[in-house]
Amino acid sequence: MSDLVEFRHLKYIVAVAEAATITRAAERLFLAQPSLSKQVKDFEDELGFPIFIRTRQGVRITPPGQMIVAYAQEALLKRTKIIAMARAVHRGEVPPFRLGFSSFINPDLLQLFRDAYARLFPDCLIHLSGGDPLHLLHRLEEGTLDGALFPMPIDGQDWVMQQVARDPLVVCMQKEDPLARNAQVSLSDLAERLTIFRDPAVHPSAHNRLMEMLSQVGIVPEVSCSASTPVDIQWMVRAGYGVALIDQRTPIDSALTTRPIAGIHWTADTAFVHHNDADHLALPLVIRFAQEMRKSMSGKKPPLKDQVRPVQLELLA
Amino acid sequence: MSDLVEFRHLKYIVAVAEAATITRAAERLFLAQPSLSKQVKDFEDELGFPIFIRTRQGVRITPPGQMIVAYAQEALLKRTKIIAMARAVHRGEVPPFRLGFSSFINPDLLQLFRDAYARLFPDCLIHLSGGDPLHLLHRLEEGTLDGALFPMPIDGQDWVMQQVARDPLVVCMQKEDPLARNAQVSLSDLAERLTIFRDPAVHPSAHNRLMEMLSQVGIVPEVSCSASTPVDIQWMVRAGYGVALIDQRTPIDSALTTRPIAGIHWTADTAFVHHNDADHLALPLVIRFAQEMRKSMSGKKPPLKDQVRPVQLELLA
DNA sequence: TTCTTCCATAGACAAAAAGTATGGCGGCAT
DNA sequence: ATGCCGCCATACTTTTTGTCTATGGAAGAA
Repeated sequence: MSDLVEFRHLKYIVAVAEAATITRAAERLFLAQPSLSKQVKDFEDELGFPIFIRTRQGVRITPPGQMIVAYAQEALLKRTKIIAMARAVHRGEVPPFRLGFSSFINPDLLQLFRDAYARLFPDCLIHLSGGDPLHLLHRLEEGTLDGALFPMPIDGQDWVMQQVARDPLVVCMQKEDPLARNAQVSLSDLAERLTIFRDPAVHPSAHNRLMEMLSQVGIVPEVSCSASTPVDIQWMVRAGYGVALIDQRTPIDSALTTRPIAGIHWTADTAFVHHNDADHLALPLVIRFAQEMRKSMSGKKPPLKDQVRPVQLELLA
Repeated sequence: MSDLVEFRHLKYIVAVAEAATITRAAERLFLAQPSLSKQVKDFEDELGFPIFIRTRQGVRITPPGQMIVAYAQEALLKRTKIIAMARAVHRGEVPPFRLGFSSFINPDLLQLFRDAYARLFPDCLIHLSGGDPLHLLHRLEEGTLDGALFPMPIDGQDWVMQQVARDPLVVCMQKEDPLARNAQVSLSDLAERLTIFRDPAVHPSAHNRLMEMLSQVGIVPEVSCSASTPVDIQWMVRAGYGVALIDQRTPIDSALTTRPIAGIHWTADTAFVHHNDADHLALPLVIRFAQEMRKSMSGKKPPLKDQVRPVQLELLA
């Protein structure tokens, strides 16, 4: 099919497209004009359509030819780039990727990220730093982190972000809680019992958004307890201070359980974020991997049923 | 540099990586084993590092080799894909791209999109449909649109979206308005005069978001006038009904002017959206183009860098 | 040991890329 | 006009290189 198309051909047509005549392109490539003519012609024969229209003054590009030339430019750049990166990996010149993460993100996600990184950059290290989003953003800004995973939304214009996960937001309660008898929690029950929150100072924009969502369904909760990690939140739930909203895929304490909210489909969204000016060698591939994560995530929508998954993640290997 | 690396090499190393022995890979490729051995070796010499470690049982891949193999697989797929697309363009088999857009998006953006499409798919048509986001989303869902441009945030889980623009939100007023005498509008002045809004029914999530941002700075506006297009909004401003918030890059009536809000950096964000299941031939390239748009946008960001953090319209509601 | 299964090397051959020579065709200046 | 120049195509030769066959070595299995 297209097995006769080689990088050589791509290089040639890019040169021809730039030089606008085959003769001049041949000079630029240190090639005899008939050699180049033939290569271009062979390429066109293989494709099944002309890339260039020959005129007396030189060549003019055809519409599908334009697509091919654009592709060729990109493919050539990418080839040299990947090879340079692989050489750097071989020489052990890839600095550790410094990844920040909020303790509120799903640990599976962090694991997924690490696995993918190990696959893309074998034998290259990841340095993990936990922390609250405001602090992590600051570190991204000052360049002491290369990227971070944390809950959306994220304020600011200097960030490039890529959503990588979306999980239902569910109510976390004691297993013996009367609410746990039903498959779902009603809004009115939630309104009455919801008292435990993530510390607003830890991630103000996410807190505000949650408050907004609650107020839209007529709940103006009393924020009587706030915690800076999911573990602390669960401790408070266990200690009987009330119920809390958590990401469905948070690993939870064995004495606790979760229930969805009736008629509501709120979600906890996670993004991979890096600074506009960040330039870690691995970043381009990491970003593309984050896009894959988003795609695979949107493919399999989580079924809205609660499950207890007491998984403990080993943070540093 | 890497000019000796050809698609042939990529194909070979992918086969070797899959077969785990050079001998079996050679069979699969209908090639003699020494031929394949030599090609792999030549490739490795060119790269400067081994892709495979030879053992008696076959070959094992090296860390940088893994990167190269992963790249090779992708590059080979992409080559055939692009060629197939270009052939389709040549045969005139590309159906028109049905693009929806909200009248509230910046017209430059639509033009940019159309220009890019014309560049990527020369001689291929775009069918444009204006409308309100709820209606456009419905059409995306039923498959009568291939993609759409409209203001964020966007509700729902079935969408793939890509932010493509971010512009400051400014106050639109008559040129003779007393507020126009100052370079900026104070929040208290805004609170008093802001009465004209986009019709909430046109894009409820965006309206709610705006209301939330306003309430965060202590403004609970009276929505006395609503309009379904920027033109109608400007007509109301001109007719003296009050002031309105608009995208800074909206083309405005000659009798009107705009002013930023003091200490506030709200933005109007635009996204390119398509359905999870959409599969227009051009979509992959269009999506990549949308990513470019985002990058170029974040490159020339407005030079605002003071104490008040700009509020981002969240990526996903 | 002996057989098998890998991979590497060497030399012959064939395919294909690059080079040289030449011709046609249409502008352009004389 | 007419002759010159620039551009591309074709025909044929040379050089490069990809592929083949034959063969050897090394390590695990019988």
